[in-house]
Amino acid sequence: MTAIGTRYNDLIMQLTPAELLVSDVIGRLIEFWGFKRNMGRVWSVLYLSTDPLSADDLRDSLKISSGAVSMTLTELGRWGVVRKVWIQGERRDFFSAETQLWKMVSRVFSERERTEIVSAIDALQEALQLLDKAKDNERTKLQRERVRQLLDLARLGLKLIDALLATGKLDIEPLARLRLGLGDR
Amino acid sequence: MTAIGTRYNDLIMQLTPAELLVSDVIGRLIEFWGFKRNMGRVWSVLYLSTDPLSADDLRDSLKISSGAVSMTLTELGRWGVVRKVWIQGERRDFFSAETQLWKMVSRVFSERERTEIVSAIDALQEALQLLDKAKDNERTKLQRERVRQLLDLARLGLKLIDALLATGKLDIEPLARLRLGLGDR
DNA sequence: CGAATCTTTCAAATATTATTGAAAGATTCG
DNA sequence: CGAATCTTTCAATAATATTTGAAAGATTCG
Repeated sequence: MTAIGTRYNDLIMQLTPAELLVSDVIGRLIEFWGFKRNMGRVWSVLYLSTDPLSADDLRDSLKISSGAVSMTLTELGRWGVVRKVWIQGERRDFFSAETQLWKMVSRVFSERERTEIVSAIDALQEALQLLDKAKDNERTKLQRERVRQLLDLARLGLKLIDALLATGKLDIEPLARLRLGLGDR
Repeated sequence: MTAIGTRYNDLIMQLTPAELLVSDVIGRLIEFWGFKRNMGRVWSVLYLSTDPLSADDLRDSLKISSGAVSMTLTELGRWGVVRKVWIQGERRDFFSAETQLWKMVSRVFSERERTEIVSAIDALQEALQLLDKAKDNERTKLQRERVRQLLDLARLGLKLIDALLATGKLDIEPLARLRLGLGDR
């Protein structure tokens, strides 16, 4: 006999159709977002579980190797989206998912996307300096203008990210508070 | 003798340090954004060129195969960020880059990111329906709530994208008009 | 302590994605 | 038309990324 959608000792865990669907969707979305699909799938299963799960539960339910489970959990832990949970009387480790979605998303934005764009801005500024030193012909002039446009876009992206992140700095339910608008000028 | 940073007939084109730097940065950024690095590099070289360039120019300056150039240009064409240019008296095709950055970025947002999130929303709604039909125990209740949270986030993402896209619908320089704020409620 | 159980690591195997270059297909020119 | 030139396609190759599973390393229990 098998346990469907929940864990019982010594029984092989199976996912319900809903769990299967969600872990699949989130896996795909997370892959689209530049992470590994399994990260999304493992997190999803934990996120939908009433109780913390063991590495074996995850291996069985997602049908991936124990090595993959271990590596995926480590990576998820580094992003702070999965934590190890102590269960008394249990020898093995159990894991549960972070459930504050905004916390998770904003961390990626601040640690990954933001970093990426800042480094692009730096490099574009460097390029602009090269162009300032270059012979002052038509081509150089055009290139200065074009690189400036790129810089403007990159800086706008940075602003956007920072505005997004700022919404979460203060209050409890940042998702509800976000507002996007058009300036007058 | 070689032409540096510009094209002359029958001369092998070389990139200037600034061009090299920019095509590298943009290549990386575009790869981070889920496209192929060469797409970013090819577009960059065109974007910084005073005149349209031929496939050979791109092959030589970026040191990639002619096949890669052709495929990359086709793909860039599909995204509307590079266009074929007719040059009189020239037998081969020439290409130039779209320079309206917002136009390019918003197209990707509307055709790729938006689609992706809409399909995720659909699937999550489907999952919610499965859960509505499921036995009404604690686990099911928890999962309904969790999936609802995911849906809220996905819908917020969609709103954000749409707000972003709306800034560009009307006016000329959407980049300057974008404004992000916090709601009172 | 030593056996049992669990976790992590990592080299090898797979799978996926990107790139090349030559052949086939177009187009232009004389 | 037919040669010359240019472009595209695509099978083969190379480069990356992911996954496995067994061995090594920890930890817990009696």
